Amino acid sequence: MPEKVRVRFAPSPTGPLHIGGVRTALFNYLFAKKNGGDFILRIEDTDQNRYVEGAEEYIINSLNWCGIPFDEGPGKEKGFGPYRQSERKHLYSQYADELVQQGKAYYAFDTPERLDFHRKDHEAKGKTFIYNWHNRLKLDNSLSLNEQETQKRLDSGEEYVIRFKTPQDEKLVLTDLVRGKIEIDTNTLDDKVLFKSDGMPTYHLANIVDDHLMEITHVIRGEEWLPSLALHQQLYDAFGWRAPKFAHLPLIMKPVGKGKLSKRDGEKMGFPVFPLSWKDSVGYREAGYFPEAVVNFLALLGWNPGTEQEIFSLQELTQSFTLERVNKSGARFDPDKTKWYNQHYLQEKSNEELAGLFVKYMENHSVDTERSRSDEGGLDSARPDSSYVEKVVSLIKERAAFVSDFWDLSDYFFVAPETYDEKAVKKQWKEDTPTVMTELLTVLQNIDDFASETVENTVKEWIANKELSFGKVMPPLRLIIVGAMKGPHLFDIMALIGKEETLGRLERALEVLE
RNA sequence: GGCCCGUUCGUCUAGGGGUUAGGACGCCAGGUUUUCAUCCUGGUAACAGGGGUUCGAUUCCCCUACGGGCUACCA
Repeated sequence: MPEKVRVRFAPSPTGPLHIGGVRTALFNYLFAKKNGGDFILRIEDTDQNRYVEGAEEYIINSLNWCGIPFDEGPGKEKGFGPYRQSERKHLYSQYADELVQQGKAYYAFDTPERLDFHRKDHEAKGKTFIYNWHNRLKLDNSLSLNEQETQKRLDSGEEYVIRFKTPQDEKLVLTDLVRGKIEIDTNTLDDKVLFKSDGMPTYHLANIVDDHLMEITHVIRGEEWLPSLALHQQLYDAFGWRAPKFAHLPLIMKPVGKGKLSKRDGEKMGFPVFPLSWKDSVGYREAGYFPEAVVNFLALLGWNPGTEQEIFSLQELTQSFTLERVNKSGARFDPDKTKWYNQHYLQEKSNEELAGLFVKYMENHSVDTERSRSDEGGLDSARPDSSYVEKVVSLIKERAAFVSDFWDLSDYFFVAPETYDEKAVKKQWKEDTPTVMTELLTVLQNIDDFASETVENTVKEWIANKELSFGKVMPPLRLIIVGAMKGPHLFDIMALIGKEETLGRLERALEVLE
């Protein structure tokens, strides 16, 4: 029996999770579920300086909102915890020490200031400072110092880091599940710090120790980690551990311009880059996107099923997903397509659910339904009952991409128009229109059953008998009822707002428009 | 600068030694709706360039260009 697939999403709690991180989590989740494995959340908080309050909670809330919950992680202990690296602090030093004892790593005493000087100095000469085989003996470390001196410094409490002693003259052949073979000359690598002077491991050490201890089988992460693959592979080799398989995901790029997607792009172009709101940045949830839509478009960014299917539920994704079909090149983010996905998923929602969301939206935005002329026997003012809203939604939802579009598409169902679109008035309100509308008013008054079809038949009959044209009647009537030349089937609107309201709007228009 | 990864319509992408290079978003046009939107139909538009290999290359190889990432005691 093959070993159980275990993958992890390992974000740093340095701020809100951005959409690229969500996609990485999603691909991990899909891969795990496709292969009957577990999806683990590990919080990589080894850098205390960058820790941001609330970020971890944000990450968890985001994953839950997207519908991609983790099987193991903070609060879901399954024997591999703790799942925060800060709580695993005591684990790491022994591994760093082990490497030093084996001569695969060494103590380095160079101060940050000194290293910074070297870097600046090299830069000024047009060169790059790399801490590795070619200069490590000239620097301040346990390789250049003799044993007694090293021990003396250690004993005196001098600050030090532990660096990996990168093997020399080796050609590494690495395998990435999406990119294939990658060859690296170890002489171009630098001696990365594994253990910091503050007693915490660096990402590199903590990452591979934890992946090993947590029995991670596949590491699926962003392409920005590809340069670290060589180091990580060498670390596994140095410990004598079997390395997991690696897959590096293409990055998500700006919609326009150069570089990867950033928070600024969203602000500039008016689309969210975070799943949930964070401070003054609006999230996908708050912008009215459905999680299904977000998950769907994210999945198709850098992956495709090889068929022409574009609409996928999470379940369908878990069935179709394979790492082999992940793309190699970065994908530009397309806000238009995201919107299209949302429109699609909105259409699939029931009127009942949408009505509920719409009512909530109106409450939150204190939509101005007070204008309603209820005291004149019109609509029932600010709190229309839910079946009424449901009917409204059924008529207008097909032209909306977001629940937040609903109000602008349906305000005339709740309040009578106060003004009439000027251009439309000019075009549709002819000299004889008042006469025609006055007559229509009488016709409508005599209809008892104000159902859409009844009204329509009656009006049509009247038009035919009077030898009027539709063009003389319908456009001005729409203007009166709606206030503009827009909206669903007019008789549906009239039936829904009711006879009294319809007549009221006619009377008022005849006064105002004359 | 160095190292690594990449490059098919504007965007997301399918395809793959011989194809009218397919789909979706966007955009445009027509139809439906005597409104607007939806919807339907159609259209626009791509293999970065140069060398090879080959009967044949967009597909395989090399180079260049361009794009991207990394280059911290950050992840």
